[in-house]
Amino acid sequence: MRSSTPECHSRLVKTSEDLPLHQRLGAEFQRRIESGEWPEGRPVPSESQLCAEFGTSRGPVRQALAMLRHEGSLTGGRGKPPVARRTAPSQPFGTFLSFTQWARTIGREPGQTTIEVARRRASPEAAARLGLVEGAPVVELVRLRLLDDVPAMLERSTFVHEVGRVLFDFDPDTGSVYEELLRREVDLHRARHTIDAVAADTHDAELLRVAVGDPLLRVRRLTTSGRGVPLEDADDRYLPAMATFTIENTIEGRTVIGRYRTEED
Amino acid sequence: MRSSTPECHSRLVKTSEDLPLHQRLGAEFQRRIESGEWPEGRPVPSESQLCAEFGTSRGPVRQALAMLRHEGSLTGGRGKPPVARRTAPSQPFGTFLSFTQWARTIGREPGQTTIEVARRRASPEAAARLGLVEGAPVVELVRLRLLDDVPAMLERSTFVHEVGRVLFDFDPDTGSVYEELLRREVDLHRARHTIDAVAADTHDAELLRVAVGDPLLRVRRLTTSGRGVPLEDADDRYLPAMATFTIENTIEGRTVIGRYRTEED
DNA sequence: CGTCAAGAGGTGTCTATACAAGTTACCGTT
DNA sequence: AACGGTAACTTGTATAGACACCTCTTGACG
Repeated sequence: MRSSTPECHSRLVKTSEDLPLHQRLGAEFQRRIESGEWPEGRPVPSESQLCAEFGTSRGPVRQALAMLRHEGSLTGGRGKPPVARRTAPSQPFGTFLSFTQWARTIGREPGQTTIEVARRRASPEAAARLGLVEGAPVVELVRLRLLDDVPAMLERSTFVHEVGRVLFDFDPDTGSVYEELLRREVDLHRARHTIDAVAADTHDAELLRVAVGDPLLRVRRLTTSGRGVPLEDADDRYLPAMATFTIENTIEGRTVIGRYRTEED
Repeated sequence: MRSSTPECHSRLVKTSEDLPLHQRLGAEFQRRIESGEWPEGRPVPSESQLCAEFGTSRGPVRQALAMLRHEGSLTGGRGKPPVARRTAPSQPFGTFLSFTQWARTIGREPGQTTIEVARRRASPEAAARLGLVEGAPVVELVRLRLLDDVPAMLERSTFVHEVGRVLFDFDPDTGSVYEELLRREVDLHRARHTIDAVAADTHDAELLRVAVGDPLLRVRRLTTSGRGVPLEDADDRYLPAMATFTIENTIEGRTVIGRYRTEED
């Protein structure tokens, strides 16, 4: 037992009480912006006023403001007081990785029809991308993904065997493979999405109900663990009429990404 | 002239003129990581060592390290010294906006053939996106963009008149419109890229030398000023064999975007 | 009435110090 | 030899003060 920290973090209430000061300040400032207490487009209180209000020095206040500025919620500076700006948040990792979570965030009902789930030997291409020797066992999953019962995307995933084997205890028709993997504490940590366009082959065309040769938006995804070990290699083919990807970019370097339902315009 | 800091950082360190100290430090640290002077995976010098080396206090050093940490080039903390990690840098705003700059960063020679540059009245769609009244004057620019003299992308840009008029003093065959606009101090500040796939129409097919109906990777771009005023609405159609977009995403929220030459694999 | 200058107040930057909390290495004990 | 505790070092956090530079307002002057 330590002698110097007898009861500091022994209470139940350490939910937010125990966080560092600048984090508490940052959360409070963010709340004020989102709640409209600090109206959008209007200057927020000056640093010295905030210091006085919370009884701290400038350091934590500036650190909290810097965090919000980096997220794009605050602009301005150098003489003029910072200005609040409510922004479209970048879609979080889960929303971007999971078709199911994505569909729900845009207010659609996700669905899926499993075409195939099989344990087989890695093809040379998949083996190369997953960092396996050719012929190593992998699990392949092919599903047709639906938005409000309409075909939207054809998903071909190849999992390394250690990850994919949990799919045999799981019915991929019932929900999100991604959420199931997280429940099993699979360390999905980073994903690299490569976007291009391909023509539908006969298989794509039949399942997505388009003509052979029609353009599809393809997203190839390599998902890796925290230590960089590849876990999944996927090839998702979207109907362009159903989904688009957006990248928003400013000269200051802030980047916001999103996947959206295609708008009819 | 300061009396307390006579020659501490007057020597070689001020490589880039008059920037604030923490920015110079950050640039120097980044250089050391990229050059391998601080090997990947190995702990970097401690804060106190860096303070001693550059003759500064901990503040600027910590600010510089925080910047690199936010970009993902450094990990670690609290007790254990930070560790360098070489990462694919997020492509800066200019590289992402300018075909010319992008081509150079991937080591290709950019080229262009101007198909049309014309002042005309805004179509209803373009007017809506640019926030203009229908029929307002705009400048349309259509160019075929080349990589190493091979057609790669067909670019259709619509500029608001105030921005587009400078194009009449400028030969769009000679170089980057984007750089020219920056020279004229046009406030290009934010860009929103929407990515999908389309089939080549007869015009696309002829210029890009593909068959009608072949899949193209389309990027629609709305570029706005710092105050949110739309300046340019563009429709770029890439040959999928020539360019792809990537989005890299981690559970911690770090996002890296890039545009790359399609690899043959 | 317009214009320019001074001043007040704001943020950006830097220094110096102090303590808390985590990590590592070493050394003595068992 | 294995174990455990301590000491040294590291980063995280917070305070206080100082000055530079920018912005906006105000007021004096032409």
